[in-house]
Amino acid sequence: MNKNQEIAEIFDKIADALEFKGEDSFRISAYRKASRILKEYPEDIEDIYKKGEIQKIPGIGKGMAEKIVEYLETGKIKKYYEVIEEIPEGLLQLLEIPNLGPKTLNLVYNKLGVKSLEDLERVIENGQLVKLFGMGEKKVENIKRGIELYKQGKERIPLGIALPIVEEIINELKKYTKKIEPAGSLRRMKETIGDIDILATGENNNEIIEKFVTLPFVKEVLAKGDTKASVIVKTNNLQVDLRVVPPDSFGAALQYFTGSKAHNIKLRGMAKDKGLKISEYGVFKGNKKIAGEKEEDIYKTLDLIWIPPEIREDRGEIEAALSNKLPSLVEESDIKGDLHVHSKYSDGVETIQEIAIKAKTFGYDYIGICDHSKTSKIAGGLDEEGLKRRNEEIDKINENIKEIRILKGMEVDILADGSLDYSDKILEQLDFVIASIHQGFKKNVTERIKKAIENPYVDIIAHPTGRLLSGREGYEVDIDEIIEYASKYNVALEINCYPDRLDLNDINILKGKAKNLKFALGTDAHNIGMLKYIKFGIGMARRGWLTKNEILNTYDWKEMPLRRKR
DNA sequence: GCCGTTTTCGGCCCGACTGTTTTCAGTCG
Repeated sequence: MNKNQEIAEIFDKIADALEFKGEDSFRISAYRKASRILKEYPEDIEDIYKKGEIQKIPGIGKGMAEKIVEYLETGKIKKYYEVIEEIPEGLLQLLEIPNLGPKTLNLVYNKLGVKSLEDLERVIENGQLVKLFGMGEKKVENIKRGIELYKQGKERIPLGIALPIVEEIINELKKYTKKIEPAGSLRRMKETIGDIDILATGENNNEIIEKFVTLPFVKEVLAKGDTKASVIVKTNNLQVDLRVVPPDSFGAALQYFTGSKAHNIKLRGMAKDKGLKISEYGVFKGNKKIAGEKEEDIYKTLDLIWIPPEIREDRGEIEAALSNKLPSLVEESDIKGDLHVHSKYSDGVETIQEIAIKAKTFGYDYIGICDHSKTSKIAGGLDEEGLKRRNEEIDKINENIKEIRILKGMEVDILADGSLDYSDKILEQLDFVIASIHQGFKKNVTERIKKAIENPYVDIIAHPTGRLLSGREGYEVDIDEIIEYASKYNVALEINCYPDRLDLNDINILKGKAKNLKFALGTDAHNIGMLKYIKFGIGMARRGWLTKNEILNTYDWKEMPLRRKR
């Protein structure tokens, strides 16, 4: 964990404590905001500190800057110890229980001495909680359900799992609605999704809501009103919220429910300065509605051009839109080929010919076949002889299929000493080379990747951090150093599109962009059904503000700015 | 706690739903 993360977590804990104490909510949100800024900040806060520019970061003022400096110099923040004094350890963790907020937690602590989850469960069982002023049967019941959800541990799920669920729901509800679209972090293509937000408009609100809460895969209905309903679906215990709005508010609602929260708060502040009010129903001047049907009109009322959902994170996009400096983000139609696909020669399912035929349906000009190299025995890695046979087959297919070019790539293992799995003589015969770590995740990874980057035949480093969203932490690697080094040697870093990887992710892409790094999109497909994962990588690239020129796959093969041309 | 040529003080996004209130507080997003 780097310093940015460490400080962010302390700020979050301070916010929890202040909330528990019932202190000024604006001060609390200042801590939350500072925490978010630090977590997402593309540079190491220590470097900013050395430049003396901490307070230049918007959202970080004098107070926060002092605390950050205090942490960097002493490893502690006094304020933190002040605010958690007298609060029993572990108590604030209970704030994660749904339906149990700071007010109620404070109440049960002060009136009933609840200090832990066990205490809380006890006062529910023995009837003490329900007797407290402001409590009641239903509130207690809700907290009880909250405890159940808390124990199940509701984790964010990968975008790749959430998207099919959303598509299924939308498909079911389509016939009852005029318009229905996903919003929230899913529309922003965030790598993981907490809740799913869906927005609809139609003739009969009640019917839409009713159909929604009675869908066969709904497990539990959490809330149901005239305009909104929340349910838990059977898959992954995911919460899905549906909002139904009038047609002339659809754009405003889409904008509002797409978020992010920080992006919206800033927009609303700007609206206020102009004497306007934004809500999910529209933009209002006094009582008069001046926008609402179309999303871009919401932005127009603030003198902004429409901002793509993927970058609505309050990371400078509003300022960029104001000065007309929004980048023209890469589009799906810019992509001319996939640069990381496995064939039957190693651990892929289909033949090269089959892959080529499928790739054509994506409108690709080329496809990069990258099988595993010999050390990856489990993955059917190819020895020199096998590689030769594969390359000969590619040559043959290229003669027969003219509409798409098959590129001879390989995903070559970086060995324990940083050398590659094939000799330079072998590497030279390939169209391009991807190098990657597949073993020794904790052994000198940074140095090994740097050595691979130094090899003149390496064009791309695959899944540079090795993290898996399903749980694996990733290699022990200094990604900042790799970005710096790759940029220096003109080696591209991969944006691996596989839903469990999405590696590099948005934050690391932003870091790379700042260093003029080049990127390569690769699905890492092991069967042709996975070629569609390219859209997740594009989502990640867009979240990282990338334009097409920064991505190898948008170039014609002959013009592709690979490290060197062969 | 942050921020600012309409403010260095006094603002700070806005609304739905729920349950407990008899006009509103708490939680959530």
